[in-house]
Amino acid sequence: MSVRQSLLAILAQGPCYGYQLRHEFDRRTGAVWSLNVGQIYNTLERLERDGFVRRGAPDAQGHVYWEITDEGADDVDRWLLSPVERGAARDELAIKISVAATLPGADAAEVIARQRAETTARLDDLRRRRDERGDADAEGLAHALVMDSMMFAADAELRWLDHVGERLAAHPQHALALELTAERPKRGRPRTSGPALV
Amino acid sequence: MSVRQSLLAILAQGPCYGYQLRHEFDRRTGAVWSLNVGQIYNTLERLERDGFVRRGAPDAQGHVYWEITDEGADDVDRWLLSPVERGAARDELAIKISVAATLPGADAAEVIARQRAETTARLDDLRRRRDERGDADAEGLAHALVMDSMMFAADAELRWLDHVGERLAAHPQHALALELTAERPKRGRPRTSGPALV
DNA sequence: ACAGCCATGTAACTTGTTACATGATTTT
DNA sequence: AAAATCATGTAACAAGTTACATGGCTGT
Repeated sequence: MSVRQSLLAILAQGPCYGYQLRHEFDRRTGAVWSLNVGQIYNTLERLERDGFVRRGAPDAQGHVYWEITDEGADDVDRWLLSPVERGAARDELAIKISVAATLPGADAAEVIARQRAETTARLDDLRRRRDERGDADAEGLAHALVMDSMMFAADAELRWLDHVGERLAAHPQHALALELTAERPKRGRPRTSGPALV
Repeated sequence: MSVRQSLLAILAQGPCYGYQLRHEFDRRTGAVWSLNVGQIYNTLERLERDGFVRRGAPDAQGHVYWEITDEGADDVDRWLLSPVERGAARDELAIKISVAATLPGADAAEVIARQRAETTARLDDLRRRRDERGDADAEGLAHALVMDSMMFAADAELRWLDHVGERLAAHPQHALALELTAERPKRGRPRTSGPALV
């Protein structure tokens, strides 16, 4: 929902045309995530379908301006005043490590080591990019905020990986391993007991 | 991709039927994210379409067993040995705060304060749930790992929110604010210069 | 003339998510 | 007998993502 909601929030500032929205989104998020232009137009059409925006009159250059509706403005207000629900979405890394740790056939320590190397390199890269860009103007400040966000997250990730690594190392070989058929439910539904096609 | 890849990784341990896969996924991820059963069957059909799994013979109870293909097993190996790409996906919170901070009409400090309250409460909740469940058995340990992951992330989030709050407070009123039309491209494409319908 | 950007759109696709239908078996 | 759980599926949809088509305008 972040793209959809961000575009709507920008439109709450005043009418924009599609290409301009991409520019505004980039400036405000430090141009960290490149946004395919096509997605702008898709999203605008979906917002229109939901009654949150409407097409305005084109200007002298023929730009298709979009303006927010009252319903859309209400949605922006609600968005800004309600916290983002973390933990509702699945965490790909937590799932992966957790699954790998409980899979008897997988080398969890190796998975952790590789992730750790990647994240360490990533942290350096983030720091470099933040320092390169600077934070003199508003756009640079936005970029720095996003870089910081990722650096805090990467740092936490490293500490968690170490934490997991220690816990796994502390346990006897494969104490976490979960066999597939450990406790399979006994109830079934008999349909065919013989081969499918004889 | 986390559900898809996790199910495939579980199937790499041996054939499973749909309902069983849900159980296995839950055990291995601490049952933190409830997985709608329907999604299992959808995902299996898509994995079959992609040649990563195939339907095996049903057992005496009529359970539809699924088994991994060589291609699927290769995919699991690749998944486990390649790090999760963090930062490729957009961070909803980073975007929201960054957009709110650059929107002249929004009260970024209020947005941050509300998020902070939510995350603090969430951190307490996570700690409580982790301690309640314990980590005696393998399943409990998996649960604890996931809870820890979320706690590390929530902690980092709090520190980032404070960091952003300080930066915003340090700057003069609305120094971050980005006006919509600051520098709009001059190039257009003339199509209609008059009103659309006269 | 031509490359490259500005600008709008369309079509097809991915993963994830939910609601619903159906029926068997087990528990109470 | 009723409620709960086991089990398989289907249909529809959301948000995101990409590739492509089509032009106009700008700078070299």
